[in-house]
Amino acid sequence: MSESFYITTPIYYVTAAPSIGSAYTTVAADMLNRWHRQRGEQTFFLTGTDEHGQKVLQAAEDNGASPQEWTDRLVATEWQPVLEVIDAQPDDFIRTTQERHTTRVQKFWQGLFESGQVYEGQYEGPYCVACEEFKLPSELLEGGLCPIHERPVEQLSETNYFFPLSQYAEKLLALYEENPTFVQPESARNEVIAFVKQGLEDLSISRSTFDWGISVPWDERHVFYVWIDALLNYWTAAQDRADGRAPWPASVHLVGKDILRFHAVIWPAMLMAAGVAVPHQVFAHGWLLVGGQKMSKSKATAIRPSQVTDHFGSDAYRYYFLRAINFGSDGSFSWEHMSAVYTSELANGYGNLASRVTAMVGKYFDGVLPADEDHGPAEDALAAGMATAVARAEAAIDRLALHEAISATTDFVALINGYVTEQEPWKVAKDESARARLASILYSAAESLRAVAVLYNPVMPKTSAMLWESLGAAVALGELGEQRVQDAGRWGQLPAGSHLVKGASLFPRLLEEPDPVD
RNA sequence: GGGGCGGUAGCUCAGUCGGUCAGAGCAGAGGACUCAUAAUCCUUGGGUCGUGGGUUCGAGCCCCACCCGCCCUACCA
Repeated sequence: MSESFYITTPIYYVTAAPSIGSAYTTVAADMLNRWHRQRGEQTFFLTGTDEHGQKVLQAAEDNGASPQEWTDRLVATEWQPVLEVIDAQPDDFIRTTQERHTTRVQKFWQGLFESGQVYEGQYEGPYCVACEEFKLPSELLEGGLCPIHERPVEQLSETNYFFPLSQYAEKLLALYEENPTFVQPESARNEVIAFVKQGLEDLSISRSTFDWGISVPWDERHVFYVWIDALLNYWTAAQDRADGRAPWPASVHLVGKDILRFHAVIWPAMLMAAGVAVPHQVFAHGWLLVGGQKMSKSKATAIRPSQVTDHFGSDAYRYYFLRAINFGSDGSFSWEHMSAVYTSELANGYGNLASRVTAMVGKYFDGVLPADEDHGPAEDALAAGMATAVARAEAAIDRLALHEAISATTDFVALINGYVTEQEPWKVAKDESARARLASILYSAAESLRAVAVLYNPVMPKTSAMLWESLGAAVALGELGEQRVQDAGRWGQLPAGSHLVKGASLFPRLLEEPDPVD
């Protein structure tokens, strides 16, 4: 039986180019997806762009383009290319302007409309005549002035269609109660529960003051409110599987904590209304802080992923963000910290270990991996460490503790380095009578690296492939991607006789470079 | 105002059920070694665990108040 795993990122709002903040979510989803895939599960990883709504319309106008031209351009030149920059491989990329989406959104809501779960009502809110748009109560200046024109706003109402969200409070609370991991981490769950307990208001799902959106099928004067359209992407894309087996419900929706409420409250309520299964989990990760400030697309603090990958490479990029930051909490990014982690853990720790082991197999055994002829207590300890690393990582992945899953392997790398240093193979090599001992030491180090390559593959696919190649592992074991991660801790898989080659450095030491981010 | 989450060594952070919990990594200092990317390994950590009270035989860990930071407070995404 093959488990199935369906993971999503939010669909990104295309008002600007991607920053390391949005790429953070994508990289996390990609790692999880690769991990589950390497467990042999049937996986589906979806990302995409959210292209409707007033802000996009505004951004397009500001840039002298039609909204469709604007989103086409931004998606083609920024949002899709960034996937390659960070080495993410989604199975599908949905755009909310695609017909496959718009028609399904219409169908979904038409169904709710016909079953009496949409009603016509009055939306009332502060409206600025000069702006010709409704304002958010929270954005008004003191005294109820429009923040742009600094003049009083009017209370205006328009006829909209509503979704009776207020009727779902009890059902949602029951959902959170029965399924404690529906919203994670705990802090996010607490916040959502507290919010819903206050009671919910019905949700206006249509707009008639602008037309950049999906038209409401039973009343063409309206377009759907952008969230109502956007959330459905997870469901509409799932209907597209070629084999006709929709991967539903989603296993995990990864979201930033700012959009938690939409995913943990409105989204499941919509699905309940339609009689569609709700997702298994909504997981809210934290912010990337730069200089103690939340990074924002619109501010100068926005760092583009390519600025980082140009220097460190995509593997180090993925490693840094997923290992150095506790997934679920806010985390600080700084160029200095990233440099420190790169040098210490990747270049000096991992990369150097691969170099010294493959170099010694080359030097003492002409590159042919010897057999584990004299296996002793030190090797038993190493093998135990390997099994522990796998068990720790597997357990961490199930809790979405990505940082911990990676740390398990990083700790194992340190253990291997310690093993090699303590066994002193370079000294053992000088004693012709200790040949069997030397063989076991180098075999054990190489075999350990085999597991490291497998465990790091979901995080750092490029260098893991380099290591796999360097270990000559493909000949006997097959492709790296086919190695089952849950089986990686079984000792003795890399066969004696494998041809090891000391390849290029996995993580070359980098020259000091001024911080381009300043 | 209401709600959520944080405030632990120079830096980034762990601390599950209250009792070796005062920790890890990095940085710094000393030493060992030379296979390796001047890498590795070992040794080295007196910081009022935001402040003030309280509960307890005993509290970063529970309770109260206060200070500081971030987020949410609904139709921006």
